[in-house]
Parts: sequence; C-alpha cells; structure tokens
Amino acid sequence: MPELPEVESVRLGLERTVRGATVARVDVRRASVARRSPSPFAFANAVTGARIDAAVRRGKFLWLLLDDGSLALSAHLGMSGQFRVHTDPPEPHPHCRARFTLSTADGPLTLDFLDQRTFGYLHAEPLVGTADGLAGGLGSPALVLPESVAHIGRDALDPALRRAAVMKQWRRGTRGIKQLLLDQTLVSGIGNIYADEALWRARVNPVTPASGLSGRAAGLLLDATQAVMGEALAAGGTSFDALYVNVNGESGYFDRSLNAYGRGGEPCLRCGRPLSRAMIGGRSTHWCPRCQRGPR
DNA sequence: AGTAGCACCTGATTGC
DNA sequence: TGCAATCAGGTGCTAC
Repeated sequence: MPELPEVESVRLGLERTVRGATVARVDVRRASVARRSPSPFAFANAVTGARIDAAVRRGKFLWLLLDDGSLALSAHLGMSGQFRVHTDPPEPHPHCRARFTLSTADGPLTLDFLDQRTFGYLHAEPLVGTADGLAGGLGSPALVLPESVAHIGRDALDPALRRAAVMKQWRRGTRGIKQLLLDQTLVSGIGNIYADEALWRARVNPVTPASGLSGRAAGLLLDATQAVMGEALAAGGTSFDALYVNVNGESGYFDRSLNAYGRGGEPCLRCGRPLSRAMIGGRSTHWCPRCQRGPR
C-alpha cells in the first residue's frame, strides 16, 4: 500500500523521532524480514552501534543513513509495513518483525517494524554512486543511493524529475499507460490507488497504449499525478483502516478524497455514470467509461 | 530488450 | 457453522 505520500509521512515521523539516536540493540523477530541480508545476525550486527543521521526516501523506498553515510538501513514497507515509535514499549505486537532499541539524549526509545503480510523488508547495505534513474540529460549529478534502490527512478514529487524524459519513456512503451505509471524505474512512488486517481483526473483510459498518448496528454497526466500525490501528502496519506498509519499509529484521511479507487459501480463524481472496475495487469483498476474513453 | 505471469505472505471478507 | 475461494495499497524473478 503505502505509496509515496504514506511513505513520506513515515519518513517525516522517523526524521523527527529517531534522528541522532544510536542503535543499541536489534531483535529480529522473524528471520525473513532480513532476507536480503546474508542472515538476520549479519543484519543486526551491521546496524548495532550505528548512529542514525537522517531518514531518506525515493518513491516508496526508505532508508536511514547511518554513521555519516557509511551504511544504509533500508526499509520497504511492502503492502502492510509500518514503523512505530514508543517511549514506553508495549509487548511486541504479533506482527512485529523487528524491534530496535535506540539510545537518545532523552533516554531509550523503541522502534518497531510491523508487517502483517511480510512483503516488506529491512536491509543493511552500502550506498553507491549512480547516474540518475532516468537516462540521458545533461549535468545530472551522481546520486548516492542504497544498492537496492539504484534502479529506481526519481520520485514523482522530486523537483529534479526530468519530465520530458519521463514522458518520452511513457510514449515509447507498448504496455497500457496504467502499467507504465506503476513502473517504479521510470517515475517512482505511484501505486495502484494514485495511478487510478491520476488517470481519472486526467481523463485517460487505463488501457490506452502509451504510444498512443499525445505529448500534451502525457504532460497533463504527469501534472495530475503530481497534483494527486501532493494533495494526499498534505492530508497525511490515504488509509482505509488501521493497517496504514504513521509512526504514532495515526491514519491519514485522504480516502475521503478518492474519486476513482474503490468506487467501482458508484457514480462518477464528474458525469454520474457508474464507474467500471476490472483487473488490469493483475491490479484492480477503476475508471469512468464516459470521462475516460477507451482507445477504441 | 521488453513484457507477462507468477511467487512471495497473512488475514479479512464473501459465497456456498 | 464451516470451509474454500477471493481479494488487498508491491516488488522482483523467470520465462517467453
């Protein structure tokens, strides 16, 4: 779930609460959470004793910079990951996959990584210099990213996102535009909810072959994507239930603003026609058959 | 090289 | 009531 606005809410929370703290102890409660590391012990050893300098994000990929950037503690929330911070730690929740005990100037702090569906992970890895996630262009500065994030494109709200390059990539593909929106190597951070919302807003049918999109339409779609995500971010993200919360366990309320996602059969808020719903590329997709006319 | 399909999981809900 | 099928906000590997 968590898409860019939700992950950004988590990043802000971590930045506020754990920046400057030192990792005193790591308890991996489910070995598979560290499956990208050689072993859970290797993961725990690598981060124990490290100081947290910053919380950084690209798209849905999140990492804590440790010890002046010598190491990244990467995290992906998958479908159901959460970070929760406690000053007075409860018994670990059944979905708690790892517990970090941090020491801070104000005393100990507990950071739990919860993940019901276990698609999320934690990883300790080096940072590598990369070219921009998007090819070409002049003067794109080398970026330092965790190894596992090196192939991910700039995120949709990154001011340095090269719009022209993204639109060109979109229009080159043979897949439907929805699948391209979800391709994290081109623009990152767009997930199934915001893809549907952006397409509805831009009045683009999800199965439109991307090659058939005019340059103007592609630009408007990118505008719509950024607008939707920006609004969701301002609202603290989208959540339908207790599965998606910030580090304090609070939910965002952008779900009140959804126009397409989850509204199959309900009237389009622009034209009143019932919205369609179907599986596209394995993901449930919602659109207005009148406002978002198909390619033919 | 680009793309479709599936695998990875748990839990809530729906339908028989 | 019980049990199976279906669905959920994501990514990455494999086989075409």
